[in-house]
Amino acid sequence: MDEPPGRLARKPSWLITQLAVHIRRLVADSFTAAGARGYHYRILAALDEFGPASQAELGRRCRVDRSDVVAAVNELVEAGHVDRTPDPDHGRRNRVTLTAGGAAQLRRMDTLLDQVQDDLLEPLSAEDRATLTRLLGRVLARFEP
Amino acid sequence: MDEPPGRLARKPSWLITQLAVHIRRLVADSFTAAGARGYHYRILAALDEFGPASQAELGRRCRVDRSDVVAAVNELVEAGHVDRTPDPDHGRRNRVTLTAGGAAQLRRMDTLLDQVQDDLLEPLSAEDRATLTRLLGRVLARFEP
DNA sequence: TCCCCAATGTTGGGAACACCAACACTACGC
DNA sequence: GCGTAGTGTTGGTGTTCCCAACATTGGGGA
Repeated sequence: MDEPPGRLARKPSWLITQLAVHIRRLVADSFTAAGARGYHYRILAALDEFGPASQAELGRRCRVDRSDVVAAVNELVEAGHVDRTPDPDHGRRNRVTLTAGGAAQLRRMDTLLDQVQDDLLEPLSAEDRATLTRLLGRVLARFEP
Repeated sequence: MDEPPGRLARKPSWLITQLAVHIRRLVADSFTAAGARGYHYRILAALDEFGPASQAELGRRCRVDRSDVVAAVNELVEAGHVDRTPDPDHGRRNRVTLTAGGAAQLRRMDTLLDQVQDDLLEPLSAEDRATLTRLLGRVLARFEP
């Protein structure tokens, strides 16, 4: 593989965005085998952890735009992983609920995703992995007050 | 800001891809003010560091698909930052050369990008920045043998 | 020498993610 | 009661990354 320009390879922004490209490919390959994509996992995970929620809340929690939540929930309903019902206490709001099939799909995707983490961090020791995770968390926190 | 699911927030893959989103926004905001985008910087940097090159070589060095190099070089030629001439030694190949204006644009973008790095890593000490960069480099190297 | 294969530039298309504007409607606080 | 904020939805955009096909050229092996 040809080497990239040094002024690029040294910048943290390059390292992170390039790494993100490879990660997205790994994750996408795993998920498409399960007939899903990233947005689905985020939404299923939020429903599992916080219980039924409106689409707007899902969007805020998962960092997904309201309009993209619509499409993702459509697909999840289609697959039987989620139910969408009008919120009885609120005329406009929807109530999205995890189904048993959705919980099973979430477990499947979780396994796949854990394999990706191991694959990804393979060159690092357990201590270095923890350090990396901690530092990334501190940098990311700067963007989410 | 609502908190994302914990199973997500703990995964390095999530930290990196989310961080990449914020970084891309920072970089895009800086670059669009200069009338450019990411691909342009990569190509200008490669030309500055390695000298004139074919489009295929630029693509390999900058991790950009051949077909996307075509469009980016078109735009750079349009802006006067780059010259594209047929390679005299090779019928099919092109020879892309950095112009004086392109070198100036590269310096501008370098300044902007350095500001982004500082902005990005602001919460970390100099030592932590070096550690993060080193660990990221080791993980990324796994994907580029 | 001749032929096949690799490389090159180009066109055209697609997927995923992130984002924005507008609309109709509802809930809530002042 | 009324305006404002919140909600779901439609439709569209931009960036990055990736793929397939094509015509053409260069180079290497039979």
